[in-house]
Amino acid sequence: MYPDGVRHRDPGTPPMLDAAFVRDHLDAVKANIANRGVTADVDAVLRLDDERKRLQRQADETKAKQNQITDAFKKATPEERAKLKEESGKLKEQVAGLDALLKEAELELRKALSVIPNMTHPKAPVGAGDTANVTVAEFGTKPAFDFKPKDHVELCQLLDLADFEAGTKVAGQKFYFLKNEAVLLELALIQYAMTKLVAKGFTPVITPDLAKVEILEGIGFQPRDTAETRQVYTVADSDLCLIATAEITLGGMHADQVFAEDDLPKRYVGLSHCFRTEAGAAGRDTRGIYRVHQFTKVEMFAFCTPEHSDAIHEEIREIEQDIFLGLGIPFRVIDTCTGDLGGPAYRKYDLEAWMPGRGNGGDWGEITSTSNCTDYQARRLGIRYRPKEKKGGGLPFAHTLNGTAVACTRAIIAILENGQQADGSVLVPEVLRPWVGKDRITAKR
RNA sequence: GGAGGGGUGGCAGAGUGGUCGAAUGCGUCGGUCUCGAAAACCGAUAUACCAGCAAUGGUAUCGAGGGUUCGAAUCCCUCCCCCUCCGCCA
Repeated sequence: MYPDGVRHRDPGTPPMLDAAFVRDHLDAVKANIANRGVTADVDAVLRLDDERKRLQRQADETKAKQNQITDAFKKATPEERAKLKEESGKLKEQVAGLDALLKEAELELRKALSVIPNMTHPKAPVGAGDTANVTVAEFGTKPAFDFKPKDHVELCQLLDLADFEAGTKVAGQKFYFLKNEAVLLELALIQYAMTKLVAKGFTPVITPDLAKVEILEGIGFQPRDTAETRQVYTVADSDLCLIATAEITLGGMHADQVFAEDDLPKRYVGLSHCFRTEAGAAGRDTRGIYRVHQFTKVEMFAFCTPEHSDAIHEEIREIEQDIFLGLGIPFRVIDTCTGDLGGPAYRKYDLEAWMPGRGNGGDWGEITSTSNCTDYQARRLGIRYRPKEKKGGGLPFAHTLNGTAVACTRAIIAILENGQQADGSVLVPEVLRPWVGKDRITAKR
């Protein structure tokens, strides 16, 4: 327990190194913070780190004295022993005081460090907000309709694919029941993605849908934010949260572990439900299943050595492209700019599908996202590896990457809106037909 | 949920108050031997933080936290986790 009454991960380990990095790259860290448009007090980090070191030195020296007394005790005469006991008692009090101060200093430092974002890939576009995002590629052709395309909400109603009213009745706004072919589509998408990824050597897992606060924090979420800004649901009377993505559980899976270098890279594909409060998104995308509190997602995650993370990031992006090319959905690839990167991400690509029913006459909508988080998450979760060739002290941190294989709701929107026909039916993507069991979704009578 | 057993280094496993950061075995790395390999033999092999250019030194860690003690892997308390058996259950 810490002075704030909250349990944190072992303070003796990982994030402390961050301070050394900040110290050594002061200008770069400050520039990065500016590029990302966040506020973080770098100087406070240095100040708190100095304070922590000072206290640690003091505490260590006092403990060393105590140990000397213990050593002297054996050969001491009874009179000397009485004296040593007294002296040790005094030192004990000092140590207790210093340790308390040290813990507090570590906590303060941790807080200051926690708001410093990851460094940024040199090729990531620089810009505020999402204004400087760069479209790096576009795939497929937008469908040319000779009729006015419907949006997915209308299609769901006409084809009886979802029940939003029942969702609201049972669980509230932004919950939904999938029905009929939408259910089969979701299951088919899972199968399709899983099959593809297993073939590529990813280890399939089904993860818990809940995770501990400390794991969320390690991944870079802020479950302790106020209810107004918190992105995840917390479970009352517990230290658990509903996960917002399997990235959380997949990353946490190897927390506090040391990989052998030969075991890396490790690639996982995880299936989970995802729960999001959508705090701060009030009023946006209120229709249909675009922005909902619960959805199903197949997520990729990789642990690797630092020299491989750039390549694996590209690999994951290509898999995402491959998945949506296979579904026949037109999409574009965005290289996310500094102002739009999350704290943990070093670089991030988003895939945006063309959604003919979105906005006025169609618009792009995010369907996947892949981030290279370098060692940001690994530091917080204590994920290291043992290098084949020992080079000096310390075990290096692994790099972590994540990427959406399929977020079912968004994929379903893209499938329905792009596959719709003049007669109101929807063509099922060929790759999904074996699981859906039909070529076309038509209205029920 | 009930009863019992247990959590020690990469793994296995000893250790019940100081001589223990910790025997031994396996694994790994280096060496000897060999044309090469295996075997055998010799040696090395936890992590983090602090000080130092470094050599090195200091501190902490035997599931977590607290306590007793000059001194705790070892004794006491609380919590967590794992295993076995029983009960319950999709």
